[in-house]
Amino acid sequence: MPPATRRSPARRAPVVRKALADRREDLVEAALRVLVRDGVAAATTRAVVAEAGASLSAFHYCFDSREELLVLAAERITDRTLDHVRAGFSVGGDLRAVIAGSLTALWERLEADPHRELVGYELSQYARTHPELRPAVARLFRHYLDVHEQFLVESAAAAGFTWATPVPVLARLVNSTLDGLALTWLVDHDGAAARAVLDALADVLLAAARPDPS
Amino acid sequence: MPPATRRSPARRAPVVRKALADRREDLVEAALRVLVRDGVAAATTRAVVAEAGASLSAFHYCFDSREELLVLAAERITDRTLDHVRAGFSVGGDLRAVIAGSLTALWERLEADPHRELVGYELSQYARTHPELRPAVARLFRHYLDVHEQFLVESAAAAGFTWATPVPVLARLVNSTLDGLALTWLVDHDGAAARAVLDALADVLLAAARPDPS
DNA sequence: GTCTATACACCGATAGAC
DNA sequence: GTCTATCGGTGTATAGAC
Repeated sequence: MPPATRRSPARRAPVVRKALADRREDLVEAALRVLVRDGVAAATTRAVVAEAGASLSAFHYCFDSREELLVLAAERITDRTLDHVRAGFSVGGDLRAVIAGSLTALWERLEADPHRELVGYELSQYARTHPELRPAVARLFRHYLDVHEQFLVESAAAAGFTWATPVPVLARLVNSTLDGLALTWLVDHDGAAARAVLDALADVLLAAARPDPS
Repeated sequence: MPPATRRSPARRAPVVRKALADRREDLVEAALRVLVRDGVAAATTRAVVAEAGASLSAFHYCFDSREELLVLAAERITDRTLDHVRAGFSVGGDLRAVIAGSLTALWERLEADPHRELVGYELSQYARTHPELRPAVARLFRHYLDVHEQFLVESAAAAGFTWATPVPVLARLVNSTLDGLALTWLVDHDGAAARAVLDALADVLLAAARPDPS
């Protein structure tokens, strides 16, 4: 072996030193990818650091525990939900077209990437045995209801209608039906059946709308 | 130490030798209790045998793997669902009363013991990463839809009505809404909001019914 | 046929060198 | 700030005594 004038450090995988905030960001994003791809149970600290290209000790340098990371991931899902849902709002045409178009857009997003939406359900069940996650999950679910309420109010106003049934009730009906359809679709993958239900739901909503007296 | 004429066997916990079929039955029932009480992730082989008062090796003598036990548990849940749901069917009164009464009965059962129903959802998500469970979960979900279809057909016939919307669509709407409401209720425990949605759902169903021409 | 004991993998988290 | 190495615990599954 040739004598090295300077000790050869036996080059390993190039490890980048990062500021704590950057590292945290990397890990949260990696966690989201693992959560969506493999589920909550598979989102172990080891799996997340592997996804992020970091070391196990880097993880515990950034976070106190795996739960802390999951909370941050849940909050990020909440933050992004608004954009996802609002992007599906259609605005033109009559009320029936607006409602049906928005429900269809939401559903298509869900069918295209079901696991992204299902992570929320999985986290809600995980929270049953991990109370630290409950506030974050509660915010996530509340947020969905808020967004649906907002959609109902805006679409009715734009079309010159008023809701005869309380908007919170309608919002929860829409939210529940979408959740339930998604859950069942994940098992039977019967997209046609789901769309038929959504079409019926659009009729239901339309029946609850009254033209403005103006 | 007094010399024992007959070797003292140093009494341990009394261990009962059981026939294989009995042992399997014990373990399945124990698994169901653990699943409902603590969730799928907590239903480890160790937890199940502790619940059943059996040994770890007894478990692997009865079953090839934990997955095999979970499949049997899922099938037992399916078998029992029929009775649970049918017990909630109300039969007297007009169609509105029958529908609202049945939905309320289903919901009260769910609120009284939410985890029993939620195990099904948990298993469906567990099946995402454990394909062996998919057939059993598919049967479970199909069974729920069948029972709701049956309820719709029977209640309409008893009241002298016909459904203007295809029964499979209505059944999936009812099933999805109940699933979604349960999921959300588990997070926010807002029973009043859930009941308001169920009331609206009863109106929806009633609007889809037409009196028989006879 | 049922037990005790154990193998082996992976988990979250930490210690201490650099 | 990142590393290697390891701890203590728990998971599924098996080997071998009785």
